[in-house]
Amino acid sequence: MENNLQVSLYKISQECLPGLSIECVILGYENQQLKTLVFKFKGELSWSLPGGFIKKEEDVEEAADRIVEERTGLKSLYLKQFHVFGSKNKSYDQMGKYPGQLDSWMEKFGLGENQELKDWFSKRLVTIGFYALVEISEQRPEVDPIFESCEWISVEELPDLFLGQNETVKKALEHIRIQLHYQPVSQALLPKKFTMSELQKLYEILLGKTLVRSNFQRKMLGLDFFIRNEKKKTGSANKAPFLYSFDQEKYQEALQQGIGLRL
Amino acid sequence: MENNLQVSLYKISQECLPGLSIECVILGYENQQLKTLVFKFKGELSWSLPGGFIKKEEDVEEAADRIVEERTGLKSLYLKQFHVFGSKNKSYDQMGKYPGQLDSWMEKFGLGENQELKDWFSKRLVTIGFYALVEISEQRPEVDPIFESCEWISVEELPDLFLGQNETVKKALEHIRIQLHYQPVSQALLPKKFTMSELQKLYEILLGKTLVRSNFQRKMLGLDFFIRNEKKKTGSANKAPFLYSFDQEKYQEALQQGIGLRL
DNA sequence: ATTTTAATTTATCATTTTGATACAATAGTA
DNA sequence: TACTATTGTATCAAAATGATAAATTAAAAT
Repeated sequence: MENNLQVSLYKISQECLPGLSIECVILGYENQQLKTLVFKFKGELSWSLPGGFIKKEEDVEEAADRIVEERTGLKSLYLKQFHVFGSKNKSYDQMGKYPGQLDSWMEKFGLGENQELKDWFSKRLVTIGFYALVEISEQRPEVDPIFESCEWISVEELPDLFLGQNETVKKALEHIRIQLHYQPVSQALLPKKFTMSELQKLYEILLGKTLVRSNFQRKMLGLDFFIRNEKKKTGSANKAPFLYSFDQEKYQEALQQGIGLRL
Repeated sequence: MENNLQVSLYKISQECLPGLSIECVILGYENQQLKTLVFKFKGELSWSLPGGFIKKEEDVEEAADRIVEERTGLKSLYLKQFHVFGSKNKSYDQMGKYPGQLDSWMEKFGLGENQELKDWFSKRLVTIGFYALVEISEQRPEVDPIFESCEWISVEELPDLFLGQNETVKKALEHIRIQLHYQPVSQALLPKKFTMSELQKLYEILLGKTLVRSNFQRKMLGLDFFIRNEKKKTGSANKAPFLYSFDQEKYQEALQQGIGLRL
């Protein structure tokens, strides 16, 4: 295993651009909570966002797609770059809860003497942040061999992440909240069919405030890109809500125009 | 001169992160046109945005400030990063109108044999784009020694820029137009005191559409962060308009909240 | 079968905002 | 003193919004 790791790290150091990394905040919505996908390092207590390096002959956007797929098995996410984290202090060695982490890792995995590898991975990191919104129940993340496990954790309850990635998550959320007012990206977070209540709850969580139900519904349906489907019989003692889906054509058209939502 | 250039390029290759560059779109507003500051290379026909590299021990944001100051003499601009350009094809050698440009340059400046330099500068470039908004009349750009001259050119009439930077400008404008709806950044582009007509004209140019005068004025003044100053006597045969300025305190407060402008 | 419950959908209405237009004010000119 | 061009303000119908109430209806309880 250590040997595999060594090979894989060596390959990265040969094939990828040094000092420039990608971190992905994959957000999902479940049990009325906004969650992000984080990974636990083998034999460590610390958690990390899925991330990686850009190959020398690969567009940055391609790299983000590949990295997410390698780490999580998730394909065709709509990844959007949102910020460059360029602090001079960011590196595997200096940041996070465990300074000097790199050394102990290298030793642990029997890479202690490989100075070339160590040099490559101890460089200062400039990081490009991407985010994606996914519907959790539809996604079955697979765990990359370098990690032990992965978990969807509520953004409110994230532990301290590797490399100061809590800031990455925070910044991604800021971006999404602003974005929401002129490009309602909600489609990505919801199942294909959903009720207005579910949509409203999502907005409330993203915006961090409660909305009046009847007015929310009026505004949303007024946007005129929802299709009303059959009712959803929930099994509870109340009127069954309609299921809605996005009218792709109208939705895309509206996005082009820009949607001025006042919520 | 060639020697100076060689020293300066050598210094860059020693001190800076390889393969990661910054480009700055400095926008100003003059004669009812949105203009951007571009530079002409010594002895070349081609134009370039001010740009440069990030020092190994410098935050990316610091680097942007420094680069703008070195190239233009302009200080304390509010530079905002807006996009990473990560095409695998971007490099001094491969992009733009003049492929193979690097070789001819190196030779021209007597750097032909310096393989180390050549290697450094022929790397693939990932570029972080920044923009700033300035009031042209208040700014006196100075020209960096590596350039021959600089000029404010209307974004509508830009020539082909170095390294495909026309895309950089285009993307910056897209960002600003969206930004304008929730963060009226207009302050930066206008003189301290301005008339409502001037403000309106600026909005019309940024948004690319005409607006109804009376309604525009009503909305703007309704935002409640303008101070009405003395009148501006223009010398023309008509009612003299009031001059307005930003109430800094209220303006900043409003920016924090986020401004939902429907125009 | 009928009533009750709880959530959804639709309706109502006063208030605010918007778009379009008209009108009034005024610095300079003729 | 009247005229011109532009600015500042007012007006008003239409649309959007916020707050609340009423009607609807699956499922459960009686």
